Amino acid sequence: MEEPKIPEEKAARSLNFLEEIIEEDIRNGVNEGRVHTRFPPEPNGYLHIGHAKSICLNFGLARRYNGLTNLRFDDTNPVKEDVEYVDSIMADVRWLGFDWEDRLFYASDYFEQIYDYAMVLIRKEKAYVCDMTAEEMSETRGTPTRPGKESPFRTRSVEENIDLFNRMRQGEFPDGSRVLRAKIDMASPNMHMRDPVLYRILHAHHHRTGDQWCIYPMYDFAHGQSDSIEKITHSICTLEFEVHRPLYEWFIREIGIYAPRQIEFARLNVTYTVMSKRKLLELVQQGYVNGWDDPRMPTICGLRRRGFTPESIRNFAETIGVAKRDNVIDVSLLEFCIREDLNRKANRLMAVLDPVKVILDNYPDDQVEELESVSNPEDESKGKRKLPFSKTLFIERDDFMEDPPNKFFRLAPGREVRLKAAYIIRCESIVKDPATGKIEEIHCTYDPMTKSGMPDSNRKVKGTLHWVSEQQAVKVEVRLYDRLFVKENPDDLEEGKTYKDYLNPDSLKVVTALVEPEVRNAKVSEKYQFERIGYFTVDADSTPEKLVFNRVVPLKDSWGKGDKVTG
RNA sequence: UGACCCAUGGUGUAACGGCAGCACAAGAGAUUUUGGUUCUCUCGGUCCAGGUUCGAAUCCUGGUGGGUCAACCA
Repeated sequence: MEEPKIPEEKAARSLNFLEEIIEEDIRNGVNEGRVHTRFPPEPNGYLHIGHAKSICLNFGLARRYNGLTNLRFDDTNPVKEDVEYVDSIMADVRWLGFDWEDRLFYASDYFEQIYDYAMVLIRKEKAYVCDMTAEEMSETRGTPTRPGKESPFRTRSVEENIDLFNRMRQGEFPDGSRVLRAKIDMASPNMHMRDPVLYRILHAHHHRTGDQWCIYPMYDFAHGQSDSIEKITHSICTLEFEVHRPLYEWFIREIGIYAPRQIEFARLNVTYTVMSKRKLLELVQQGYVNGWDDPRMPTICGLRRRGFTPESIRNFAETIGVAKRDNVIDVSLLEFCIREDLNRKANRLMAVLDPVKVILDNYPDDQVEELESVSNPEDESKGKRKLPFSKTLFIERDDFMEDPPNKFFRLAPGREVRLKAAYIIRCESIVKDPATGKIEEIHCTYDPMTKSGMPDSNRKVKGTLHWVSEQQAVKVEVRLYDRLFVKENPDDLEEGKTYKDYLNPDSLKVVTALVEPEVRNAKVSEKYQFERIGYFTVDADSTPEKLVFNRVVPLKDSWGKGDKVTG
């Protein structure tokens, strides 16, 4: 995969608000003009397209301003985290084309340091051990409109707090019996400032620190300090952390350490899908999809398996821009980005998804001709491929109509069409199954003088069809994927419904297609355009006996709307 | 019923007090051995009310609408 690069029009393009802030900081000599970002996922799930936006932002900004980007796992909650997720996240970031070089970090690397920070606060009488239960704490926290009540343990002495906190670490107390809290302001209009929990007791095995700890810092007490430790200059995060910023700044100030600048942006939403980790997990666990990398999932691994390229996703991230207002991106923009990329990269193949037999009555019975067609009209360097042609062919069932409307450019009784890279044929008669009325055979005559390349082949005909020769056609499995939900915003619920009520029952259709023999050279993950149908990629489920193709996206179709395939 | 954030075509995103532009989508046409691609064109927008100013999408005030915040989650 090629390296991501700043678009050439970089200089011409106007700046987004993050770039403006960073450029102003550089101008003002903040951090000596240094730019250092980080991508800080929690390893408790798979990355999705929304994370891709954040990844592209963080790595893209650093690249643009000659800075660095760290990959840091915010692994402060051992009960939810796992190395499985660590591995998949690293693979996804790399696949997207980004490199954190030797700067792979974990918040758990800083546990000792963070513990020391807690001690600093205790000594300054800015933190205390609280023995209230979770319920009591919840009751005394107040509401956004009413102040909370101070904990009776708030006035413990520094000595007692140090002793208790140390004993928490030594494992003397059971889970949930005590916490360390910051002493800030129970009446603050910002709920996060109402003596938030800093440490909780959790006798849990951590994927990296093992059983070394039985107390773990809360995300809020680890995230900002981790950024500080790594000397991050610009901490880019999503909008919901805006209200946490005063708390992070309070910690940094009270502890007295380097202060990164946090900037929040609006998270990505895409039509016809859901983005929350909880819902994605539910779809996987309850079997609505076949795993995290199901090609219908908005996960990075799902998109990869679906056949999206890193370039197309990066370009998507660039195109959607970034701002602070809530947004829902039309999935058609994502589709545009992958078509644009695959149009110039994917070799063409003729594949018939819903075949109907065509017999050329005037073609020699046993003759097989070898024709040629360009592999990719957008890229001559891809050369040509061989195509066998014979008396009995298959075309797409809906490329024929017995009684067509005016604007139908394809085959119909008495009408002529071109067979791509072959001959012009005319429909003479049809044979139907007497019982069902289904068309079984379309009898045509071909014009030998119209072979591709011959002068007569330039004759004007309305339509050009794709086709395969019966004898040489290769059967493959084709998985036709469509949007996972039928509703633009599955979270916009009607009375008594859940987002799962809007699942698209036709999001996957499996058909057997007939493909030209060239398909035998197809390798897993390669992308092809099935001419006149769409872009497809070879799925890892393929075996030497049977290739499996996933439809990435259909071609734009200004004739039929939506799916051409009804099989 | 508090604090904070946000508001530009259908969807995104620009315009930094001086002609509201770009992309996707939608529609029309040209080209085409893919009803693809490419090219041309069209449709369509500053939430409302005041104020400041020669001039406001932009600054101020007040509304309205949307979002976020009350895990020992992140």
